[in-house]
Amino acid sequence: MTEEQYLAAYDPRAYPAVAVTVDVVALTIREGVLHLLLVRRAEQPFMDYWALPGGFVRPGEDLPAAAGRELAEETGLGGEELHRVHLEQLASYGAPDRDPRMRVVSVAYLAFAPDLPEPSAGTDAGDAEWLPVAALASRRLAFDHERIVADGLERARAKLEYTPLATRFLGEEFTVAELRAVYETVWGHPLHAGNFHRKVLSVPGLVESTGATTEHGGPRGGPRARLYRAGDARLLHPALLRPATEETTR
Amino acid sequence: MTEEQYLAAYDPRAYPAVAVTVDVVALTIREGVLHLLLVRRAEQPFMDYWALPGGFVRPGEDLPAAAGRELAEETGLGGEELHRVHLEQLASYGAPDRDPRMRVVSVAYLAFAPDLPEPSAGTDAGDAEWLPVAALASRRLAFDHERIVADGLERARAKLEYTPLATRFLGEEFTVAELRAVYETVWGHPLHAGNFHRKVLSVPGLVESTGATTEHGGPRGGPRARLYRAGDARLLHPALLRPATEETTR
DNA sequence: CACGGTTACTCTCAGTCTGAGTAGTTCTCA
DNA sequence: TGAGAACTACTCAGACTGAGAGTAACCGTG
Repeated sequence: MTEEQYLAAYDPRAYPAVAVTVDVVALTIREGVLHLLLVRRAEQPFMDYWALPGGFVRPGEDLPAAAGRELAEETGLGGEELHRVHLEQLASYGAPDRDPRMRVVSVAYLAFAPDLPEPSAGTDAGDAEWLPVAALASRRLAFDHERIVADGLERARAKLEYTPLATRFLGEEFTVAELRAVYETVWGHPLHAGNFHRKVLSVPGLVESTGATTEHGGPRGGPRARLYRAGDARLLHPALLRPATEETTR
Repeated sequence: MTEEQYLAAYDPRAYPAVAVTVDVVALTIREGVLHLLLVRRAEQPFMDYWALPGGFVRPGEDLPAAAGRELAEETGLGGEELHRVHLEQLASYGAPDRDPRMRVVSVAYLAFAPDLPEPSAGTDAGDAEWLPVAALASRRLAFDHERIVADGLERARAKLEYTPLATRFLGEEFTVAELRAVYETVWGHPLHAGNFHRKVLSVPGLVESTGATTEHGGPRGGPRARLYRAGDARLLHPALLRPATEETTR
């Protein structure tokens, strides 16, 4: 049998029905606080629970495209604004009982976004909101989304160490202090301003100077800060390591 | 409609047919050379091409279980031997045209194994072999498996830096020199023996002493080496960084 | 048995990186 | 105008790293 004959005779229905979805862990920083995008489910199962934005992958649609589409639907973002959003695959979740309807394998994506506007409710979501991640502890999410969020947050924290993705939470131009605020927000503890400044400028390709400064000092005083834009590095050498994760190593 | 009523009326066939498979990038070290497990396809499509061991996820089967089953089928390993194999999810691949038969989303797993016996051909594979990864360049693999292997190798190299997984390529007890050989083999270049020794013993939880030594010196002389077993650390602090990846950072 | 070659392990030293603190300067707010 | 705050630069001690050398144990050979 040639490959052509084989394909003509092939019956996809012979295999068990599995659905593939994408779910997006979208993170942004609003007013100095790390936020996660959630939608309220308007359908069974888990109706009225908060959940990650996501949905079924369409026929012929690539996985990253599906993730981008779901993100755009919930946030109301157009193609241009999506351009500055970093989207990467996180992991896949396929426990047999994770969805009571049928076997569903979900490919989760992680998104880093600059401060985005208030979300617009999408087609299959009654409501959508940016929730501070600190408020997650008191909220039960649909399906296994709590685990997906936990994995996403850990990935995000780790990625700041060895990639320049922290700049993806900021606009085109930013100050060193703004970049430091991103690290402090995501990692959850303060950093030494002087050492951070030295480190950021010494790592090749992290930032490059624009030559300009802010037009005013900070709201509580201080001189004008120099402006930088993201550099061309994709990996940071040496990395910006977060201090002492001793308990988490065992 | 209650959730129960909803589920009773739910029709899974309403959604497009997608198949979910697992593929395993299984790595081991044989005679000082990094090897990858490949199987020769006995069916269309890509008949007679070499491919990663893998196959369809069975109904009710969890994803890691499917990966372990595929690995066991190809290697002939029993449950006990599989116990020392490290298995972790790598990534998922779901481009619409990656399989000419139908839409297939594959969840790839990465396996680190101590020196395993010659593979035994599985049910749906005509042949199986351990191939030195250096020989991969001259071999075209089925589907998008070349990209999956490349991602797996890069993940493996990175994981040696900040986890104790290098010990998973060795037996229960090993010497520092054997551990160094793992790093040199996976990273592909020699390391400074003295500095490596100092580093391995100074990182908390990487190895712990057994108190014993090898019974003889090396085949070409040298004193008996002290034996160690894997420690209890899951993350290495500080990490064992590989030298100078400067070109790869841009 | 003696010897050269090889290996395991230790030590030293210089260069680099990090954390912590200090200081000068510029700016905002009261 | 003065207090407070922030940006940036500098210093210093400690830790870590790469490179090299040294000691001792062990193998094979003559």
